[in-house]
Amino acid sequence: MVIVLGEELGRFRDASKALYKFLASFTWSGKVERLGFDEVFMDVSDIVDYNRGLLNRNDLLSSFFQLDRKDPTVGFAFDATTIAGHTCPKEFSPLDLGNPICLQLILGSHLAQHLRWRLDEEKGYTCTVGISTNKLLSKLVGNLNKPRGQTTLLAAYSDLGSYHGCLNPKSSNVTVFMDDHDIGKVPGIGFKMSQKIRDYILTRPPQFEDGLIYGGTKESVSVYDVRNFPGMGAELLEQILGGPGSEKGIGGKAWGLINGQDDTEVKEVQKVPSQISIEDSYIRLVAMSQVLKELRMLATSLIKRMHTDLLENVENDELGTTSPVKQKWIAFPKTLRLSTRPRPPLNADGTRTRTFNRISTSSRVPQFLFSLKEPMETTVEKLVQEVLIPMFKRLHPQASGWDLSLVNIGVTGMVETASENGDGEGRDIGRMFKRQDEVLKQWKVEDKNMAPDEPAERLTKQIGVNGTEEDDRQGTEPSAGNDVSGSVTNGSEDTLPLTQTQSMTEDQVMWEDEDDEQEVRDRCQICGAVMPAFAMAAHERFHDLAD
DNA sequence: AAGCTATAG
DNA sequence: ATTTCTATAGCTT
Repeated sequence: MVIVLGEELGRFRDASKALYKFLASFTWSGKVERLGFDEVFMDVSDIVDYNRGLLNRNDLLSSFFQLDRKDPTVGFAFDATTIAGHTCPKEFSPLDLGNPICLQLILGSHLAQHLRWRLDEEKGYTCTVGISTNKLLSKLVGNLNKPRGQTTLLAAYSDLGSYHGCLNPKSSNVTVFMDDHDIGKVPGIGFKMSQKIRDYILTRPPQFEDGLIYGGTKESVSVYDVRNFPGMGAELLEQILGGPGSEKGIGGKAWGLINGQDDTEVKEVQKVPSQISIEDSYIRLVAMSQVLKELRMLATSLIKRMHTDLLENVENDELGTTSPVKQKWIAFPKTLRLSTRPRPPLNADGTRTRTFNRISTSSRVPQFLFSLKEPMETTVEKLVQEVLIPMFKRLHPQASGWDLSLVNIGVTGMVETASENGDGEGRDIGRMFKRQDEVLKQWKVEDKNMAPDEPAERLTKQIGVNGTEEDDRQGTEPSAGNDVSGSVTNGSEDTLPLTQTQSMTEDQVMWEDEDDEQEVRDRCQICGAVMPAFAMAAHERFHDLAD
């Protein structure tokens, strides 16, 4: 068995983006929201409603779904009297084709089927889809019929409970659907909230007469249990979940989720991420020399990621000249963040309390990070020496005494450059440009006119009232063009060496040693295999077991 | 703006 | 089943 530490997410990320773009190309509204690498929400209300208007009531069986508002020939034929794919519930009374929402769901199911087919045909990927009237329900119903299936949640509308023979809205199909789920499975109710809700429900006296038997006999709490708990509602949930630090109106929000209600919008396509961060975890990280090395690696990865995610080819084909591909930044992050997760000291009894708490500090992103002509190692070294090390010392004033289980660096506060940021109709573009001019002033220095190196400074310093710390730098460096061909590679994880598992000897735990240490390798006495020293213990256990 | 928590894949 | 590496949103200071 080959055990690989670390992973190469570059190709996964690329595939994710390609499929996302493909799906986004089908929407009219641009409302396509990515959730992680392999999920996406699509708001297709406009397409569905347009096609609902196109339906011929007298000939629903041979309907045509138009994918292009302008071109009536682009689309597919379908039967508008049936739902495509699976339904939830499986069995149901005849569909009410006179009901607008019912028709929306029918149309949505056929669009989903078409998209799945196209995705498979053109991109070679299969997927599972959930179709419903909001993000919450579509995500939950999308968990059914995996893999390669699609499920439409029927009667996902509150005022039509009677349609399915349920006069009591408290037992509409949506409620029945929600009731089955564990409280913690509801999207938006995570570990902390479900814990609080469970604690509350389970510590109350058991209600035998309602079939709610708690207090040792039952440990899982379903949506049904919560929803039917005496006095349960937005107010009680506010009491259970509210308090300092928690989201305001959390009670109402949670109550909505429990009842299958979710009015949050599907976000519009995002051209640039709001944050890029790189982190690595460590078994033992106690020496400044190691930190230096890790910061260099993380910084290298971060800059590469900034190049792949924030750089765009600019085609200068005015005269048809095939000049080398130039690149420009489509967004500038304002803030650089360094955060760590210190390993807590041992308890009195020798055990270790595990915490995942992080501490962080941030500062302004230095100009030279956007340089496209300097070799990357130069930029990395400058970043580490002039910015990250000072930040690290701020975060860990103790020269030693820390052991970090994680280090993270990232850039946030993206300011998109003008022209191409997918601005919709509803925005005041003139105002936007003015505002961007304002915000971008600090970066007006161009690459050929790069600001001299500056020491790392706290952001707060630069917004002082007296204005004396205001940046007003003059560029000094000569121009050398912006060509970076070759300097941009994709993926960031592909360069991460496996230094984190090395343990340090006493004299390695020095401060500014420039040790170019080789990985310590050992040869197995039994089979002769060569491996890093840290792997030997596990390897010996392998022989023990094999004998 | 900065630091942190919660949630998610 | 658990841990790692990202990402986003929202609160407090």
